[in-house]
Formats: sequence, structure tokens, C-alpha cells
Amino acid sequence: MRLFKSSEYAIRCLVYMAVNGNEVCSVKTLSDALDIPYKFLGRLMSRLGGAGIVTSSHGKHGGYRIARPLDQVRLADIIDIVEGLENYERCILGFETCDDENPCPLHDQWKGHKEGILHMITDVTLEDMARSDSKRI
Amino acid sequence: MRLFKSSEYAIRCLVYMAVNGNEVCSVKTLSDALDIPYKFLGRLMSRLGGAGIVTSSHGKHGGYRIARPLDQVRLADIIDIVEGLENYERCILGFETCDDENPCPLHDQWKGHKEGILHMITDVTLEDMARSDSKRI
DNA sequence: ATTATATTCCACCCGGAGGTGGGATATGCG
DNA sequence: CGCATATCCCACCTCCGGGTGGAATATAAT
Repeated sequence: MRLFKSSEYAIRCLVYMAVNGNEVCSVKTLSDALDIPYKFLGRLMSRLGGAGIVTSSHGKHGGYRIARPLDQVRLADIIDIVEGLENYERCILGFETCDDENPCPLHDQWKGHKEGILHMITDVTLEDMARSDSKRI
Repeated sequence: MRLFKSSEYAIRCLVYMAVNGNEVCSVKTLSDALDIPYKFLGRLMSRLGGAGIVTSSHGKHGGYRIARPLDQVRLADIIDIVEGLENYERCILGFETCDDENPCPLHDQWKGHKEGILHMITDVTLEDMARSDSKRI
């Protein structure tokens, strides 16, 4: 019941950028501000760029910006890019097929939570997270 | 959002034993019936024995039985033994402290699901799972 | 030109989950 | 006794997430 560290990093970086008015952010800035390993984050941000979540600019004062309006970047988009959504869609006991007609022993109990989480990650956007009362990123 | 493979194995074995009237089950039987690697399962069952979830008997026709009434073996007990409960209690973004007073940007959204899952694993017992309409283990 | 940044290689390292194989010992049923 | 089982030890293996280090190239601001 946890995100990959890389997903945590990606979410925190994007929230940081969103909160700071989506100014251009260098990897160095993000790495220092959020205490994320520089080299590791470099690769991660590059992946987010390739997936179209952020845009990059080279050269001095270059860096990353969020590519889309904040309400159009969903948690599920980020998670999907970083770690994939398999773990959020699979059967809790690992059965290939598991649905109402052919349930595993935990299907009925798990179903609601699974759907709730899926709804959450598809509904919550960067805007929501940036607007939260949280003072920590 | 997934159990360790070992937790899946443990749950499936215990449900299998529960459904089959809690007869003595050898590791061989469980391994064959549920398609779980024999040696791996041997260690896992031994751990469940050490934790008091099952009792073991040696010799021919020996094996394992569930040690307690089925309604007194909770999902959380099994998960705790096999993989620990840290992942079920931790902040979704990985912050050391994260609560209503000092929330992370996802705390409010995640809180409900986290509590729901915790309630589920502490409420659901082997009896519930054995009683389910599932024909698969 | 210098400097700061992204981008992209490559080569590692570590730890943990999952899995395999051998062998030794104890225990108990037939 | 022989056999089947648990128990325990050891030594591996693979894969993957996380992380580090070096180096080269491209791009753009100053």
C-alpha cells in the first residue's frame, strides 16, 4: 500500500512547482529544496518530460515547467508514467482474472477500497494538491 | 497497492486449510494444490508456526493446522507476520510525521482510504474469507 | 568565451523480494 | 525399520527499485 519512491519524488516536485507559480525549476533547485538525489531526479524529470507532463528548457536559467494546466495533471497520470498502474488494477491476491462473477476470497471486501483509490488518483489533480493547506512538500 | 507475494501465499494457504475443515495439511499438499514453490512455502509456513498462527506436527501424516478459531485470525495478523504493517500506516508521500495537524499535500485525500484499508484488514478474518462465495483459492 | 543547464550514455553498487538446491536432524506413523 | 514429514542451516541465484559516478553532447543566457 505504498507508492514507489520515484512516484513520491515526482508528485512532490510537481506540487512544489505548482505552488511556486510554475516558474522554471532546475533539477538542482528541486533536488536541494526537496532533498532528492540530484542524479536520480535528473533521470526522473527527464522521463516526465518525455511523457509530456513537463517541458524543459536548456541553457542558463533553464529547467522544467509543468506543461499543462494544473487541473489537467492527474495523480494517475504521474503514477502511470513513473511506476505504471498495474498494481492499482490487479487482484489483491494476485489472480489473473478476479471480478464479481469469478471472485477471489477477498474480492468483495477489497473491491470498494480498490475502486475508491482508483477514483482518487483519477480525480485528484495537481491543482487540488497545490491548493491543500499542507505547508510541506 | 499490493501485498507481498508471501502475504498472498500465506492468506491463500490459510483459507485453503479453513475451507477444508482445518485438517492437517502438509507443505507438499499446499504446494501442489495452490501452485506455490515447495521450499519457499516451507519457510513461510514455518514462520507462521513460529508466530502461533498454525501448529505443526511431525512425522508421517504430519503437517500444519490453524491454531486458533477461524474468527480469531485476522488479515492484519497474517500481514503483520509476513511483511509487517509499516506500509499500511505510513504517509502516502513518505513523510515521517503526517497527520491532521501537519498534513502532506495528499493527506486529506488519502486519509479515508488508508483508514478504510486498516479497518478492513483488522476486521476481516479467516472465517469471513472461508465463507465467501469464491471457488478459487 | 564562459557558464549553467538538460540530455544521454555507461558502469557500477546495495538491499530486498522471490526462488532454488543440498544437506542434516528430529519426529512420528505404518 | 522405513518412510514421510517438519525444522533448520547454508549457499546460491535473478530481478528490480533506488542510488552514485563519470563523461560526453546540446543548448542558451551572460
